[in-house]
Amino acid sequence: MIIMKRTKIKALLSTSQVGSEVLVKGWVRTKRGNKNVVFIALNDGSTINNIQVVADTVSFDENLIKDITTGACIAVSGKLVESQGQGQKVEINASSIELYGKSDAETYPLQKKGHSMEFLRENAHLRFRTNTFGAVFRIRHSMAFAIHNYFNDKGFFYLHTPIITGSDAEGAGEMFHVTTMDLNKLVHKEDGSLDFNGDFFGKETNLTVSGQLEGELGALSLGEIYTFGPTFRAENSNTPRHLAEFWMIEPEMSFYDLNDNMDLAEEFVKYLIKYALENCREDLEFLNNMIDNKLLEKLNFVLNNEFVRITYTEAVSILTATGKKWDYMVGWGRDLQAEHERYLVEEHFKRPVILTDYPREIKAFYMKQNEDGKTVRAMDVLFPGIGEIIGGSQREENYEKLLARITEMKLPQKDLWWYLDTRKFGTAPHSGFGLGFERLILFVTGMSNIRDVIPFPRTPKNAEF
RNA sequence: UCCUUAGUAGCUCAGUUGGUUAGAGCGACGGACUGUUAAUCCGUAGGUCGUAGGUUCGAGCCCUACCUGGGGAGCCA
Repeated sequence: MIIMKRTKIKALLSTSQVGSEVLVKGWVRTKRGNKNVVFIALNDGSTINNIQVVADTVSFDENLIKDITTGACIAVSGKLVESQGQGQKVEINASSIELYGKSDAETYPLQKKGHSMEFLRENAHLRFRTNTFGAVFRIRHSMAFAIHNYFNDKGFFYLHTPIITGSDAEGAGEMFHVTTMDLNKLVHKEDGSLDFNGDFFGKETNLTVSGQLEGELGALSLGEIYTFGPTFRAENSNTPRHLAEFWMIEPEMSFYDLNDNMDLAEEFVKYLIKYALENCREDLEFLNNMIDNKLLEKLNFVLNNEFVRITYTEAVSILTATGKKWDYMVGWGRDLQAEHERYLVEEHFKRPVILTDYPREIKAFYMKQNEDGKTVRAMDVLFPGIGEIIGGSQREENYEKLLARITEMKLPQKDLWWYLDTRKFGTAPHSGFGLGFERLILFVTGMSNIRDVIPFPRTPKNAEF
């Protein structure tokens, strides 16, 4: 047997090696043919495209051919030749086929024809083998890579903030407890509350809902940092835009004001979209054909148009002026609802919108207070179809103002001593934002349910796999 | 968590005002076909109708509760 090096299908299809002997390995997508010749569509995950393997039945054992079913894994060596048929330029004339793993056709869940997203979600361990999910997860990888590239090129440092946190002050949502205590033998204090003294950390701990506060600590000495890691929210949210475990990117920058922050957010998102268009072309074209035929148009549109920037107050005026009847009232001081945001983005401006300067009452304690005493320097980036993709703000750098806000909102000041210290010792104006990674992937892939852009989604009542 | 909608073959669905033995397409399996492209053609097998109760002479269909999925809302990224 000839020892040959394996070639990935992506490389095989993109370079002209016609006439040479090659070895490919992959999983069978389809097999068809007659008693003289069989055609095998083989995919190895390196690209959305398959290589066609042609095998003369006389040259191969009948049982081997029989075992080459959808889902089976094989290694094929043979000559790469120009295809005699339509549909592909090149194909492999197989000289030998080794069967690595059979795939019983009667019990293998995936078939050649299309499946519903719901069915594939229940088979998340196998859905990578479909064209759609192969494309989605290759793009997801490319976006993660591009994020590191972007920040690295700009001199930002990748900061690893803790996943287990002893702070629950951020208030971004319900948290998952982390404990090693025996849940059947919990110890209570005299006042009835749980006694964490015997727990692993000797105090109550949770999974993080955001790395922002720790990120600020890094920014206020390293200058510009970003986090990129998993975050957890124990909210009972059942929507196509929420996960209990999701990935978030949170840049935090010293000496950035809100405008710098908006500039960065816009440039960042556009960089990622451009990267996808330039590096994931075939996968995007597939998704454009099969999932959302406006996808490429949408991506190019966002890339080539400036985001609209208006204040919350201006947005309320626009919404009021429409005279429309809303399910939820519009009024200064009320938070904007999905229907309002959607109207602004999808009907009024027809492009991404950045809303700024929200009323302080509806925003977090750490946002910088404006001189009007009513608003804070917050920004939300709203995208068509998915709503809020980025939320950020200039942070309050003034110790007294920050402390006053913490007291006012009845937050546990003693748990935030380390955060407050940064405002006591060499405080600096700074800003940052959070980008939901899966929401970005939703937009870039055109997929409609967030459970289909993360390999193993965690949602209420679902932690399979 | 609320509203809404659905759960019938491996998959996607049909199933009439409650009435004999629950159907189709695809897939699988068997066969035919000298180059296919989600191949085509002929044939075969495959179902405790989401779960538990109830109404009825009789329930896939009506009632109650629960479970699970989809869509919308809230919370947010």
